[in-house]
Parts: sequence; C-alpha cells; structure tokens
Amino acid sequence: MTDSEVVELLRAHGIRPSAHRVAVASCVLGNDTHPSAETVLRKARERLPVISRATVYNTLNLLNEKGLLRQHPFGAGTVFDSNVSRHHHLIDEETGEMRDIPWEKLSVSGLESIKDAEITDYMIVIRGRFKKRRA
Amino acid sequence: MTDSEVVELLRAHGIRPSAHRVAVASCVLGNDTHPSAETVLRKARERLPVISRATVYNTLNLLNEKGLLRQHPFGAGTVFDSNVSRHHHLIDEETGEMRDIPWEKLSVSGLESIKDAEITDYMIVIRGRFKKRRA
DNA sequence: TCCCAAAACTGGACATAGTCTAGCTCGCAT
DNA sequence: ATGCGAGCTAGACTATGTCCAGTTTTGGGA
Ligand SMILES: [Mn+2]
Ligand SMILES: [Mn+2]
Ligand SMILES: [Zn+2]
Ligand SMILES: [Zn+2]
Repeated sequence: MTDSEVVELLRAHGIRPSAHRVAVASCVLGNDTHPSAETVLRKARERLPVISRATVYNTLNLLNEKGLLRQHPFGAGTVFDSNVSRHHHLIDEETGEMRDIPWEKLSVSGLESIKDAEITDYMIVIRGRFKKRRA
Repeated sequence: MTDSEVVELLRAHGIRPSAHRVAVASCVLGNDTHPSAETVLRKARERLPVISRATVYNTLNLLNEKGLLRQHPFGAGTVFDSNVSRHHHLIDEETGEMRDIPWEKLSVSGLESIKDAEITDYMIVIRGRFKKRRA
C-alpha cells in the first residue's frame, strides 16, 4: 500500500494524516500480518526514528476506534489485524504466529440455539502447527 | 467440590496437596467460572490470608502443566478454566465475562480444507451481550 | 521421636505491556 | 508574524506476571 493510499484511507475515516500516523499506519494496513504494538514501534522507527511509544499506541488505538484495525488478544500476545472483514484464525502453538482463514472456508452451525445472548460476532480459533511457509 | 475431592484430584495428577495448593485449587476447580489470577489470589486469601502472590501463580501454572486447568487470553484479560474438555466460549463484550458453550451445541464444517497446518485444537469464540443471568 | 534433605513458600526485585499527563512543537488560519 | 488547537514527546505510573535467594515446612529414614 503506497503512502498516498494510506493518506487517503486515513482522510476517508476522519483521521488527519500526520507524518507519524502515516508511518504507523503503513506498518500495519494493507498486509495480512498480525504485528504486536512493539513490532509496529520497531518498524515505524525504521522510517521515522524519533517516533515515541505513546504515539504508536495512540495511533493504533485511534485506527482501532475508527474501524481500520482490529485487535486480538490471542496469538503472540495482543496483536493488530488490518483485515476488518470477517475471517477465522489459525495460530501456531509454538510461535504464536497467526494466519487468516477466509470466512467462506469454514462454517458454524448451531448458533441459533444460543438464546441467552445477542451475538454480535464470532470466530473460529484454530491451534496447531504450521507445515511450511505460506505459498 | 469438597476439600478432600480436591486433595484426591491433586494426588491423582502427581501434585502434593499442600494446604496452600488446596486453597488455590478450590478457588478454581469444580466450578464453571473463569477467574483471573488476581481474582484467585483474592479468593484464596479469604481462606488463607498469608498466601503469597508467587504461590498463587506457581500453583496455577502447575495445575495448567498437569492438565487440570486451561488458560485463555480472551475474556477479561487472561483467565483460567477448570473445564478441560472441549467446549466453546461466549464472551460479554461489555464485561469480558466468559460462559461455556457445550461442544455438541455447535459444530464446524470445512476443517478438512485446511492443509497447511496440523490442527491440534479449535474453538468457537462468540462475542455479544448476555441477556440475563444464567438460569 | 528426632533429624535432615527436598519441596514448598515467601517478599521483593525485575520484566513487560500499556496508559496517562504535562509540557512542547508543529501546522494552519488569520 | 501571531495565536491556537492538534499532535507529539518523555517519563511517571499501573497492571500483570516471572524470578530468585533466603526461610519454613514436610515427610521419610535412622
Ligand atoms: Mn473497532
Ligand atoms: Mn495444559
Ligand atoms: Zn486476521
Ligand atoms: Zn470454559
């Protein structure tokens, strides 16, 4: 994702695209990795060595509030996910690495039997061992 | 679960049932709550006011290693789960409270299409709002 | 019963992840 | 040029969890 695409995306969501925000957003938007906040901090500093930890957390939280990101507490600690459409997750038990599984690839039945809650979202979380690098 | 049942369970899993361990284990085994380590510490101190934080964490980790507990990083922070058979989870988005969903109540199809990992376990994680207290 | 080594337990230091704040800086409108 | 609000910063602070060195408890053997 180019910088100007990131800028457009931020503007479209009502976020002023400061240089720092673009640096942070570029590290996580438009790819299917699931980086931790500390990973984003390290990558952002490659571009912008002076950026502070607070700005990285502020920006990630802002992107989350505006719906450009999700945050997941499983995997290798808490990680961010720029894929905001519904999907499932596969997690390597040894490394904590997370991979996406397309929504249509799996399906759940029996949800209608859950009567004691209003369901807003759900996800299948699979644990196992990755066989090889993704193609 | 009575104290002597807890003692038996610990012995059966090769854990020496010291008074402290029994106090910790009683707080979490044999019920379907999903307490955090800090919650267990507070409850254990009601029984045994002198118990240290380190002992609570040591004991919870030991119970986990010996297969008497599981640990889940979603819900209200990291919580412990004495239900070690397969089941799914429903989480209240406001409070983080977790409830169990019996394995047979839901089912997943399409798992055989996952080729790039050896699956060891999976679970459906549902988020929503609880309607009322459990019956 | 007494003794001792091993196991268990302790407080506190340390580590990591994340939040918050007070002050500074930057960019933009006038 | 000046003023103002948004953004950024370092560092203090909180929460959660691990680690360690020293002490206490325990239970089996003499
Ligand atoms: Mn969101
Ligand atoms: Mn286990
Ligand atoms: Zn994802
Ligand atoms: Zn459970």
